[in-house]
Amino acid sequence: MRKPARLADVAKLAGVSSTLVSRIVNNDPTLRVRDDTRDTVRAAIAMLNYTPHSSARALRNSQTGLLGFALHGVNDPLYVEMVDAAQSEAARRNYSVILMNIEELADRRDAFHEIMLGHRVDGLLIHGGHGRGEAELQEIARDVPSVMFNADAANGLRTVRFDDARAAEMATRHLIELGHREIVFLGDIGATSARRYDGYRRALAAAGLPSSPPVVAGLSPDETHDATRRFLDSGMRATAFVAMSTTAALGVHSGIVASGLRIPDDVSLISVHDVWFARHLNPPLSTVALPLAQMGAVAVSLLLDQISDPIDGETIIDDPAPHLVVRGSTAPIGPGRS
Amino acid sequence: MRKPARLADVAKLAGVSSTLVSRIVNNDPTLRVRDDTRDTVRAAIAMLNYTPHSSARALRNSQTGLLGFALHGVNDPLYVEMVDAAQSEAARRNYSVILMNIEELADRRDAFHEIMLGHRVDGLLIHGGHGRGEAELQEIARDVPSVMFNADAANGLRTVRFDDARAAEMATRHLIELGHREIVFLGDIGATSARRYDGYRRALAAAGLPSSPPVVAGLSPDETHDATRRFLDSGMRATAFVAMSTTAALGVHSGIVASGLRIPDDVSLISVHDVWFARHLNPPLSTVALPLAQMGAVAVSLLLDQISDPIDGETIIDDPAPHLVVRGSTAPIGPGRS
DNA sequence: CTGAAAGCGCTTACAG
DNA sequence: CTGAAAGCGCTTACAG
Repeated sequence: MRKPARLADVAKLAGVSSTLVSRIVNNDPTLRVRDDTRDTVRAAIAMLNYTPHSSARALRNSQTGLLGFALHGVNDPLYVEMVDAAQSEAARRNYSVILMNIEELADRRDAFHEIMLGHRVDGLLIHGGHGRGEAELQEIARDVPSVMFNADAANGLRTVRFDDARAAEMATRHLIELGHREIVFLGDIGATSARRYDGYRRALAAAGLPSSPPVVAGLSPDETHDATRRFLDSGMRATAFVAMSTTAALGVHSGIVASGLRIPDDVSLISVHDVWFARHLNPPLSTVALPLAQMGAVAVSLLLDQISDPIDGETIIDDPAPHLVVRGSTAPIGPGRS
Repeated sequence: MRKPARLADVAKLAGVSSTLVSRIVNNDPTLRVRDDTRDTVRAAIAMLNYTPHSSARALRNSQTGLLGFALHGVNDPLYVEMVDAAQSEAARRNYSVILMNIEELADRRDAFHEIMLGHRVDGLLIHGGHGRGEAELQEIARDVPSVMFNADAANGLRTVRFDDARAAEMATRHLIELGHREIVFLGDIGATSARRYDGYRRALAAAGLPSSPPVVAGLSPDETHDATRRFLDSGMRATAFVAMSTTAALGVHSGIVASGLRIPDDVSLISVHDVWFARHLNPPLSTVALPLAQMGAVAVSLLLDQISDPIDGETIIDDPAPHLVVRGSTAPIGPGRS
């Protein structure tokens, strides 16, 4: 690859100033220029295959065109769906997304500040709501253009979340309508889980039923698998589970099976979220679908607004609205357990 | 956030030149400086919370510290595991990873060249081996520092892949040893699938068994689900399937179940790769594990070498070596089907 | 309608 | 052991 052309090369070839080329390249609306001059410049650009040097632009405009997306480990399909949508929306608006690992960053205490002070990105998408290091994250989020996922609304924070309580309430109500009375909620620590647990309680209360304390199990299938087995093996009674996420539900699913119980004959299972693998489980998983992709796209959009014009507040992603997807993992309470 | 300090601010505060500060910040090994001068500068840096402006550096050094990772849709856990590892390895070496969508880029024919000519990234990780647009990708890969996944070795290309034939051979041999004789391979188009199909054939040939043509089904669970149902409903015989990836296997799994057959009683199933969800299926999925994370990390490492010192060639990721993980989806051929 | 020139913040050959 | 100055490639206020 030979040395790429610079603005000055184009200007020289076209016989005009760099100023003019720059304004043409950037479609400066205030520019009045003769059509044939413009054509000459265009031709020179094409001939030299000119592409603006992004670092030079970034330096001059103090804008990188980069957004940082900080996650607790990328390896959850819930996140992936959001990241994917965020990347697409960003690309549409001529931004790129950099992946950052919250854990790695937390290791070096001031890595986040370095990123911002060093003008590495124009803004940050931060995945919150899962308890760990939440305070530090919020502190950072207040300092820089950012959108924070799943955090509770707070001053100086731009947040985005689902109507978590409603989603969990819908899931729980579905089980109640199937005749279940002993329903257990499985979540983790953090604000998201707390909101969903509230929805679970609300549904039970509306039906005049008692709620159990949440099983705090983490979010990974391996963790929820173990928690489910422990719960079941300890002889505690439940005819149905509400899992706080589809990934969590996967472990509950395998945990129930490993305990020798059948889904849905012995135990029903439903999760909040709906991810691509849910329909492929055996039996397929019932869910309350939440628009994860929308969340990623909206967050990018809010972040871009935020960069030009700082503003805080909470956005609830509610379009499309949560809806129940009934598959094979929920059924009327069986005669053996009623 | 107030305006961040610049190099000149530090120099002024410390009462030295920018040159000196720069060389201290960058740990210039040729620098001889009095200890107390160095301490003064260090103190000034700390006091002003100085962090180098990354765009200015990028412009000056013609290096962005950014690596592009171009994928066919990020939404496959196989990729995610690689991306995750790539991100970590890059971070360890002070690089960041930008996500790029091959499909989106292909839309604008010269988007890739724009990225490279525009110095957006220092190098490219390109996910190949799946047939579509392979020729264009290779053309690009030849032009810029890059590492290409899963492509067949070719002149001017730096490639990285698994020993695909061996992995598929191990999977197939496992089925043969269980007594299966009618074994079908499920793959997609592209070089990766072709190599795995070869391994499948090799195992069958070694046992003196005939091989069937591959079922070409795509890679997503929805696609392989449909292909499996079509295959089974058409009355074609098979007592076992080898799926080219774990994600593909998920759809085969649900397709078999949806056809009313039992795993492993009626049909055994094994996949190449081993991903986090495999152990949570019902029954759990047998696999031949391949080191996906290693692949991501090694690719980054090769790419970084590649940037300073262009070189082509093929690297086979073989550490840890592929190994059989027997779970519940494979069993000796049953009496009903023998 | 068009151009000369300053400056974004850094690094580095060169001079002392 | 330390500094003045040029230059990376761009944009934009200013002048004409």
